[in-house]
Amino acid sequence: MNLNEKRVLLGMSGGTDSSVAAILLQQQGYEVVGVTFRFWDEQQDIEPGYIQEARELASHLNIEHHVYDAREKFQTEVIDYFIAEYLAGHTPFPCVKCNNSLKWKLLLILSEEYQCSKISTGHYALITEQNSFFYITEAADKEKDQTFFLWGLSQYILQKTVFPLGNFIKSEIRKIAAEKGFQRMAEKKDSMGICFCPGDYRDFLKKQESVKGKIKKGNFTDETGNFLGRHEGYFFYTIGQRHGLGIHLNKPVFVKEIIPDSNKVILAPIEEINQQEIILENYNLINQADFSDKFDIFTKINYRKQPTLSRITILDNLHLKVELQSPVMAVAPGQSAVFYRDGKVLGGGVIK
RNA sequence: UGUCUCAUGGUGUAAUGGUAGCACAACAGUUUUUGGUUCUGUUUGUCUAGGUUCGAAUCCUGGUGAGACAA
Repeated sequence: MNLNEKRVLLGMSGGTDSSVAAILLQQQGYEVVGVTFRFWDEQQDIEPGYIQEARELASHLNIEHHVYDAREKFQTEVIDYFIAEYLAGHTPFPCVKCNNSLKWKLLLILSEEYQCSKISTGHYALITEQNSFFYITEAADKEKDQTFFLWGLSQYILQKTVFPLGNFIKSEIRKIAAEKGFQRMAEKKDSMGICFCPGDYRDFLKKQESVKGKIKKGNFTDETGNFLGRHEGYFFYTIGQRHGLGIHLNKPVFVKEIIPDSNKVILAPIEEINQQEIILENYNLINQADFSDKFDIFTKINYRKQPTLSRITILDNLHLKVELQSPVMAVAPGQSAVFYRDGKVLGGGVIK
């Protein structure tokens, strides 16, 4: 295959970040090819506005632009997964699932189709190379750092990936957009929430045909099985949840465990829901030599939480054990645990 | 039936005759490319009818209700 060294395929969402990424890549001398994925639309038949915005921007910057309709793949890889996970009593992480099983795979395939040697996105992250290994590395903007979502990318992908935003902070990115004359782009609000499920995920679940027949009220109990109240259906709750239980015990209680088989949700006071050992599955480690029997790895189980010093043990091809030096709360199956050291992502996995 | 104790938001409780406060829940906002967490704010109350007092959740009387003891 003949790939052009200076051609880069950039995922363009139509938002501020990926738009400025296009500008920065051009400044770095890349020939940018833009692709906008159509993952999910509120209205099926109308071309959504973000596609038009991306197309206009590409035209302004004089770059080649493609639209890729990935709606069917997104449905099976992300939305169906999302629903199945909740029905299994887990807490899905759709953004990680999308990155791992869809977005980057498509970027890779399309990059070859368009003869691009590099892949790029508007993520706030960096890539560093060390001992011939490529590591996702924390961005300069610690507030916006998105490395937590990218732990699953393979070496083959990382070696081809460029993150032009990693050395900038958000306000600088907005400034660049404004300076280049994209005022409206500069003022766009940050995206937030799950892209296919604006608002409360519970409302989304209630609308799904595959879920409707399964909504059954059940019992809240304490850890010893004592009845505490009634709930609306186990998959409307998530580990660590405190509010919205419709139950008052004169002290705060949190969801500790969800048992789909008996439609039971177990509640406990905060000190009972902390955990110091986590089992991960479907892990991805960049270099196993990074891991020792010492507590020298920082593990994050939420992208905004402080990392916790920990020790990682490989159990088998699928499973890892994470021992934490201090307990963390709301460890929910389906969520990600990500390992860091010196700002580098050493790997991660899905909480079992 | 007799004696005693108690009655404050949705729940649990605090306030010596002087601004009815706290916790939990609920609601709203904040934060956020996941869920949850956090943070901020808001709503809601003195069982009832009288009396004493400048002033009553607080003291007095009746009623209603709950609990304990007695039988």
